[in-house]
Amino acid sequence: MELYKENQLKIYNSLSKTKEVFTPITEGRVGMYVCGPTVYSNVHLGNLRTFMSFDMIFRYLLHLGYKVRYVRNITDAGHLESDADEGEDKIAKKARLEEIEPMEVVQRYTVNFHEVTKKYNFLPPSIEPTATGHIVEQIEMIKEIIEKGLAYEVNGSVYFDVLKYSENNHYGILSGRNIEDAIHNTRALDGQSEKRNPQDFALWKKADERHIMQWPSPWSDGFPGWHLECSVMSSKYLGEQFDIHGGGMDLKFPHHECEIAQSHSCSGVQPVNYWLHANMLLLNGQKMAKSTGNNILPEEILTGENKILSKAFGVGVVRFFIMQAHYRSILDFSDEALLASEKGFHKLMEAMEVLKELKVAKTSTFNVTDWKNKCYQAMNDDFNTPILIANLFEAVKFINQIKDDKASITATDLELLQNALHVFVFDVLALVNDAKEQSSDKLEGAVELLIKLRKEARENKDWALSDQIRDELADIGIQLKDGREGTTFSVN
RNA sequence: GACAAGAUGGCUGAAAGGUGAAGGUAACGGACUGCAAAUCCGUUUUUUAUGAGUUCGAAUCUCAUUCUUGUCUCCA
Repeated sequence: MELYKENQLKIYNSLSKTKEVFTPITEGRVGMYVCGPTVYSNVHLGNLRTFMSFDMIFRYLLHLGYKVRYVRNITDAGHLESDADEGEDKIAKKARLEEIEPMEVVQRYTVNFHEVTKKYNFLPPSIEPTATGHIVEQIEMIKEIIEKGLAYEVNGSVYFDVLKYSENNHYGILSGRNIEDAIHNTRALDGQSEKRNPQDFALWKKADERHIMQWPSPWSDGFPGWHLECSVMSSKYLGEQFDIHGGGMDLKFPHHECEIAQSHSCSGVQPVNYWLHANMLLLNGQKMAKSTGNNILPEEILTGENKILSKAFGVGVVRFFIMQAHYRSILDFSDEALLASEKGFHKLMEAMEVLKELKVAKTSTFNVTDWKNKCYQAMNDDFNTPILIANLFEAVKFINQIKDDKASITATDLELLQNALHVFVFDVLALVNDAKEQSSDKLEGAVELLIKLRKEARENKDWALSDQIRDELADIGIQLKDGREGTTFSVN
């Protein structure tokens, strides 16, 4: 029997602002759309946190036995710069500055994005569509919205008529914004804009001659508005109504609000059942953003090449650090916090190694079944990974106690424990034991030899030599650990 | 100015009315050890930004104040 049948998953829905029992439209199947990166620069750690949160959610849904179609787009066109109506396409602007082709920029940063997600042990999405690959569909959707009377053309550009839409629909349903108030406050000032109303947003923008990225359309040679691509691609691959739509908190308004308006205009139904928003990662108390320069790149953490870091950190440490906070909470990034996570992460990984060689007994002094249920309860409660991790450390303590003969476990329980830990640590949280990967048979042989030499030195009470071996190994990141059964080592 | 989220111990971060406020990290003491580290045991904030209120009972609900973050708008 599939696990989802015995686990009642609850998800916090941004639309209703409450935790709701998750019931997919089609039993056993989940359609999930997540707003992907805009590929005009390298993804920073803040971007990565959002995608990592949804990677974890994707993984847990898969673990529960759902067949998931996970669509995460690549925005490679149409992202209007800032909030300025006369803004140019972000991709095109970067291209002009660097004097290269727009698609070259797109290619470079798409490759970078894929490299980073691979390094950080992300599962690839089922479909990764691009905006430029769906210009035809976007034009079709604009036509449809115009036909419904909810968009209008001015000088070759097409705008969504928010006022008209809100006559019969609730614009602001997701973000909690009140459109009447907004219009009231801004009615006095009109002028240079060609829009009927300041709240209207572009579906199609006419491009000027210097604008490199442009496509023909019935209205002008131009490019699509940013919000349109997600409406088009989600409905194309997941249908007019689908289960989960995710993205960063900062996309709630206007992006997701506009998306709902566009999709709803065409289909007449609410496009998404569960809206999920991952919270921001803060650096120096500020949102990380490429536009302000307040950011750190995922690659820089792995090499330590950033002024706020005291050293390099592994992929597993970063994932662990991020998973220690709930995805809906703001998370503060700092060197100190990462150092603390590293210690905890190594402790967990050590226990995973110890787990492989535990001796079994006739009785268990720990209720493994109860413990496992607690882990599932944590995940079923809106993917509460911090609680899950707290539970994992309960198991770590137990494992170490067994090693010290202060606790015992039966063969059946041991298997249960091993399987459950493997699922949560490696399948769901997708932690990577970096240290273990750095180690090799040859290294192991060499260190074992040094351990043997040190043992002889200690037997001869040659403390100087034994400490030299220990300390110099420690300097290069190999830690010796003297236990009752002899000396073992770990690579940090 | 509007809307939204939040303010928890040295750091990080859970817990959404019910006895001792999770977990990681840090610090201190003990066991172990030649000494450390690792591991195990114990201790550390009488307390949840501040001030009121509701309640038999609040970190959790209400109000006010201060501050932080995000988004929008306006101005430039």
